[in-house]
Amino acid sequence: MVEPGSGASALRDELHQRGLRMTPQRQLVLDAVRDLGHATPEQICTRVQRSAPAVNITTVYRTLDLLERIGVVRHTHLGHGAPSYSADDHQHVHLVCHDCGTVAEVPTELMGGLAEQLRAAEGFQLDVTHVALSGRCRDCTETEASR
Amino acid sequence: MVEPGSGASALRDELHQRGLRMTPQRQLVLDAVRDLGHATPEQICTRVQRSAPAVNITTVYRTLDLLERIGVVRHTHLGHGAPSYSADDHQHVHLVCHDCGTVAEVPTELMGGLAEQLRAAEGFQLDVTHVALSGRCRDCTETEASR
DNA sequence: GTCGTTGCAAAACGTTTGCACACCG
DNA sequence: CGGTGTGCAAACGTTTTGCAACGAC
Repeated sequence: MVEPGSGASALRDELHQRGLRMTPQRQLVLDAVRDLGHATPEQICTRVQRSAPAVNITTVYRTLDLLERIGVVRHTHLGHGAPSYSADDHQHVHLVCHDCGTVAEVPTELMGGLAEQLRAAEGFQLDVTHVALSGRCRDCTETEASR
Repeated sequence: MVEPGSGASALRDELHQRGLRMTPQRQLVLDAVRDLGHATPEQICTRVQRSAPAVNITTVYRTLDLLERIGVVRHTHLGHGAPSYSADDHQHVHLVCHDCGTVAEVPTELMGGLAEQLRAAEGFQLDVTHVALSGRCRDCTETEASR
């Protein structure tokens, strides 16, 4: 478990620089995101409510938005359903199996070649972490093949 | 505009082979998907209702599901909001700009190298069309740079 | 004290479900 | 005529909004 409140003054400074305020809720949401690795707003809310039951899910949504704008968290779309939030430094590419739903994580370096191609061919700056790649995982491929 | 009802008997055969029935709604939804290139269920419904106002959005959802199961349409998640449906033969990779929202289409061949790497390294069979890649388009990159 | 932030309730959005009726084969 | 497919209404899960009260600075 990540040390609760670690970087509290860093967050405070980051907020104050932009005329925003430090609140317990903001610290709790950030702690929850770091703790959970990657999680949906709903899961983050549940976690926050373990220590502060009154915190509303609306606040979680608004806080995640804000934390994303100031660059301390990011979110990834894993396909269907709710997006998954994680700390900004927790970067990798997600592989979602559309048969069993498993989510694997691979190093962002794997996308380097593609990113370079897209930049050269289309002038498009790829954000490698925002996408979840979809396909069929090894297990499901083998199961399918043996049928 | 795609010729309305083109491949009507092909669809009929495909359905009958599986014990399913041909209906005007199914033809209209397929025509709409082909016409629109790629569109959300909502947009497809509006298009269908131009010629058949009584068709319900529920039917559009159910029909898109069915057409996808029999392999004549596919859907792509462009990030936020509703998925985008297109004809199965209309395949390419989507690039979504997270600044201006523009969706560009690039040939699937660009993903060949990545698909190969993922197969070799992870045993993961990439479905190149199901994902939309996210990033910043050329226009937004240039605008950003000149600020 | 100011004004950014929160909680609550309600609305918005995209999608699914239950059910009676319609219509394809 | 049997059973699949449809329309309608209502429920659902997720996210956003309006607004009065709260609390950081």
